[in-house]
Amino acid sequence: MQCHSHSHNTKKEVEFFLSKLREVGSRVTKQRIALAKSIIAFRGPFSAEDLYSKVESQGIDLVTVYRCLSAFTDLEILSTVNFEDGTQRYEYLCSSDKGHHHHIICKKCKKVDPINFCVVQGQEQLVEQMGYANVSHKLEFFGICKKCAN
Amino acid sequence: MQCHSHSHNTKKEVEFFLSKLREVGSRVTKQRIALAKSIIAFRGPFSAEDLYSKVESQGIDLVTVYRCLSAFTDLEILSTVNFEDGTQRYEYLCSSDKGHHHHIICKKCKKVDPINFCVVQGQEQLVEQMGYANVSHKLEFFGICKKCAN
DNA sequence: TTGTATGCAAAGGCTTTGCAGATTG
DNA sequence: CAATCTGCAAAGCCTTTGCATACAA
Repeated sequence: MQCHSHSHNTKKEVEFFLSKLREVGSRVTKQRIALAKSIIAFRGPFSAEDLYSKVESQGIDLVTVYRCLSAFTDLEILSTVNFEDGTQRYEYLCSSDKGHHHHIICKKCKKVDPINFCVVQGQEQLVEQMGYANVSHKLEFFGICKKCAN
Repeated sequence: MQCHSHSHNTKKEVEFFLSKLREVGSRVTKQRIALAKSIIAFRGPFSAEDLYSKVESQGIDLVTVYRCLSAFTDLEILSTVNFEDGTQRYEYLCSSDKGHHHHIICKKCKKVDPINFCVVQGQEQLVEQMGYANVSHKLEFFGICKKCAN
C-alpha cells in the first residue's frame, strides 16, 4: 500500500487522492476536494482544528472535517498519529516519500521531526507468533529539542 | 529508576508506593492509600474509570482519582499508556518485574497482552544524535487476537 | 432518482478547574 | 498552624450524533 511519488505536482496528487475515493464509490464533493488540497499541503501530522483553519474560509464545517478525517482514515488515505496531548492527529500516507516512519516530539515546544528509520517492523512477526493477526504498531519518541534545552 | 521486586507481598508494595510520596513531601491520605492498594492489584494498564470503580465504594471521588493519577505520574510511580481509544490509561511502574515493556492490543475485543522485548531502546541514542535530550518512547502494537479471528 | 454528504444544533465522553472545608505533617 | 488534599459542582475540550436539506453519480 506504498504510495508512488506524486510530489512536485499538486494537481496529480489531488487527483490521486480523489481517485481513492472514487475507487470505493465514495463521493467527490467540493468540500472533499478542498480538504484533499489542504491535507496534501501539510508536511507532517495535523489535527482536525489545523485542517479546519485551512478550509473554514470556504464555509466548510468542523463536523464535515471530522467526518471526512474519519472516512479518509478508513480508506487508509490517512493514518492516525497520537502525541499524548489529548488531540488526535492525522498524516497523509502519501506525503512522505519515505513511507513508514515515526516522529520525535519536543515535550516543551511540541515541535515535530520525522524519524526515517524503524527497527520495529521485524518485531511484528514476533507478535504474530504470539497469536495475533494483522499486526501494526504505533511508535513515537519524546524528548527535549535543542532550542528548549537552552 | 527500575523497581525492585516487591511482588508476593502487598504490604511491602504499598509501603514502597507510599514511601515514594513521602520522599518528595507529598501527603499520605487515606484516599491515596486506597488508590495505591488498588493500583498495585492491577495487572496491566487501567483507566481512571477502572480505578474509580475499585474505590468508589469507599467514598473516593472521581476527581480525586484523576488528581492522584496525575500526581503519581509526575512522580514516575505510574506511566501513561495510550490505546488510541480516547481514554488515557496508566500502569504501575513496579508491577511488571520485567521493567520496560510494551503491549499488543486486540483491535476488536481490546484485550491487552504484555510484550516483554523491546528493540527500540537502542534507537533512542540515534534520536539523541538528532539533537534531542531526555529521549523516551511510546510503542504499542495493534492486531487481531486468536479468538476474534475465529 | 437515490443514497451519500453536509451544516447546524445539540449531546457525549473524558478530564480539568474553582472553591470551601477537611486533613496531614 | 500552614500547606496540601479532598469533594462537589461546574466548566472545558475534543469529538460524535440527529436530522433536515443539498448534492453527486
